[in-house]
Amino acid sequence: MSRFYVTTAIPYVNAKPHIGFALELVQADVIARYQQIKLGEDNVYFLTGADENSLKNVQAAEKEGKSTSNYVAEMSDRFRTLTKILNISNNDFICTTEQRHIKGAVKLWQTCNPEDIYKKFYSGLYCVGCEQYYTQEELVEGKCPEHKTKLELVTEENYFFKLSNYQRKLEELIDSDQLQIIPQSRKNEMLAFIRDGLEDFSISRSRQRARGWGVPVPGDDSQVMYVWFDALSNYLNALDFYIEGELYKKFWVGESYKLHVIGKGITRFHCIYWPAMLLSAGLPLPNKIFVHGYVTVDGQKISKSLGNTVDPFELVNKYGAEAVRYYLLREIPAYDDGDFSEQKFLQRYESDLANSLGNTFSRVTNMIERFGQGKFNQAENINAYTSGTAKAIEYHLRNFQFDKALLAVFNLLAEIDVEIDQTKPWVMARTGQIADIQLLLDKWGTMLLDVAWYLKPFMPETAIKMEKFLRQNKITKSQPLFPRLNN
RNA sequence: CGCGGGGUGGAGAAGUGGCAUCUCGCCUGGCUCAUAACCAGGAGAUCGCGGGUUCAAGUCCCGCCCCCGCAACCA
Repeated sequence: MSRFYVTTAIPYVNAKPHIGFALELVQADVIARYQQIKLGEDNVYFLTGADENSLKNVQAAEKEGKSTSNYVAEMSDRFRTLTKILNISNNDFICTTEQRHIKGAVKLWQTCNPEDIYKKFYSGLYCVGCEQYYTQEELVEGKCPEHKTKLELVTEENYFFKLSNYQRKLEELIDSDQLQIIPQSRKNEMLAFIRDGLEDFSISRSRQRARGWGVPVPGDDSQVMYVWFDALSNYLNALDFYIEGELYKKFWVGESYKLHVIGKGITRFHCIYWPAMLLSAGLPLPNKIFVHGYVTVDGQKISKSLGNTVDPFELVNKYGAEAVRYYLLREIPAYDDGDFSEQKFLQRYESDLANSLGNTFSRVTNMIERFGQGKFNQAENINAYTSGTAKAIEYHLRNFQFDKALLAVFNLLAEIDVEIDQTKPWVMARTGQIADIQLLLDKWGTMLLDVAWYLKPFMPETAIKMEKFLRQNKITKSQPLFPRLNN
């Protein structure tokens, strides 16, 4: 593996970004930064973006009394700003109303095996209020669960994709991990879904039902693409798929490891529909799909009606990007839902960032100033004291267990604290054991440089701050890295 | 009988037959280099419930209760 392509999902922009998408950005960013260090920045491409074509966006714009195009541009910008304030290292941010995307989506449609796309009448129970079809099971007393109105039986001719052609192939790819799905529980879920029998799915809507918003089907202006068909192709389109540009050659068809980071709600689209579309078009598949859970707030699902949404902008303003990144990575488990609460956040901040990391850094730099004349000698062997940590991080990141990787780093800080307590340099100073103290300072200084190095993908600003400080000619006691919050 | 995952001190988790572990919080003591930080010790768990196998069960088997995903054209 010499090149690495990592993507987040592109959220539809019918509302402000919430803490859940911040989680996905931060997780993908750690992977991207880790690979940037390993492979070099030129060999990593990190994409995120926004889905502007969803019908939900049209409905949201209407509610706000704005034109759809103005509305989505404005909302996409907020998502773009979120990547900035969280210090996300993405190379690109794609919006699905851009020409490169539209042309790419059309090209993918045209590249699919023509036998896989066919026209068929679809009829279903349609709610005018929701502008969507419901299945019989979703109804409440035979009525729309949202509007409690009776549904109309609507029939429409759409294009369909012959997913059934790929049932066996998909099962084999997923079962054998050629298309690896992490965690295992999601993989099992997808295999069960496939084995249950795949039905063809519709990949277009009438222009009228789509309100004229979306990517027109090539050669048929009466239809626009089903939003998922065009949305998924963003992963190709950002690489200039429509002209098969350099990036496309380098990061999709070339020898490149391709990873999608997604939330659990869209597993099927990424693990089944998307690979099937690529198979039909004869294009390479992604290697790996990591499915994370959702962020709950105070133990409850995020919901607008409950009013418990957490605004990542406010959080970053108040506590800084580094602390928010740390919380999301450390507190939210890799494979399940995790909880956000202000109380837990403050607790993490105090115990991990202020006490463990910040305080240990302060006490060591202070001792270097006091007992070592502001100097320490870095060990010549890389990872002289921490080789196990590097391996642990590598292992945990391969499985996206960011919490465990961080725990491995923080264990080093505990090691330093214990050794300081055992050796008591301030006592040694009284008995004039200056040379012995220096050896300890050399070790601890080296270990803190290692900690900084390991933290780079997780908390890049903090890592740089620590490094700069430790590489001064004459080290003085540092200002707190993470000051206490109250009093 | 749709498919799958889970229930372990106050919270979150680890633990595939052999002394119940880790992180946070709580209590006590110690230390004074440090951001009231740090170190040591401690309290706190009938391992969802009932039965079974075994010298030995959180772990294996059977039954029950509860929670959470998925269950196809909203994204």
